[in-house]
Amino acid sequence: MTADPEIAREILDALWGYYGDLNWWPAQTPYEVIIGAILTQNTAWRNVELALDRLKGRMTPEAILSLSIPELEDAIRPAGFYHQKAQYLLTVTRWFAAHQKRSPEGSERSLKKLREELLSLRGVGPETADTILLYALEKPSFVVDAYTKRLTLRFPLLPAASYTALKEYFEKSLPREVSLYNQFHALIVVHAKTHCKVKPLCRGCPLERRCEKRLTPQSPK
DNA sequence: CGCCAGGGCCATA
DNA sequence: TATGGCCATGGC
Repeated sequence: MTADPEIAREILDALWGYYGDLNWWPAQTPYEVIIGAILTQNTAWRNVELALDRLKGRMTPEAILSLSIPELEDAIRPAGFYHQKAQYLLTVTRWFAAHQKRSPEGSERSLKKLREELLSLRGVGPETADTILLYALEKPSFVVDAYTKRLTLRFPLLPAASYTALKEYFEKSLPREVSLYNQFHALIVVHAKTHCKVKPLCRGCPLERRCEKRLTPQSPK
């Protein structure tokens, strides 16, 4: 299926014009991005914030690796799934520490190679990998999440909501730029939280022109 | 109260 | 390859 690339640009332009610049991920350092990316798996960001607060002052690989399992689990408890996530965090943290040591200035491993490495880690699936690549490592890897799927499901002209189909569609339709991917994903998150909710609030929606306003059931993961 | 959130893993067919 | 059960807390 070859969806019209123009639709992606229209959506981006409309959201950009409406919400303005949102170049962002709620974190101070690349490692904090990684922690957030794990903790937010199928979890409301509100709960992630509670966990991040409890980790304040300890958000470095060394500090996290020095904690006992019970200590780590207790700290991240508000984010849910804390047994798994504690293990996932340790796994990714070890990878990140090794990655930093290996490439002090980013001695260019290819994006593809990096993504494969991340996906091989237990606890890192497509969305977490792309989030880490884009927001922590600043590589041009488009992030697809539940918000992206929900929004695009309301546009019948776009690819069916499989992760790779959507990722490839957006990457083929837009210039391969970190700041643009960053911006677009941020806009989608904000838009999905304000207008394009499970029960959509279409009044004043900047995407009215193209949207079919289909009442989509909560996207099947 | 019940529902569900910025996923991923694993077992099964 | 594609479904379905499972993991857990806190806001609404």
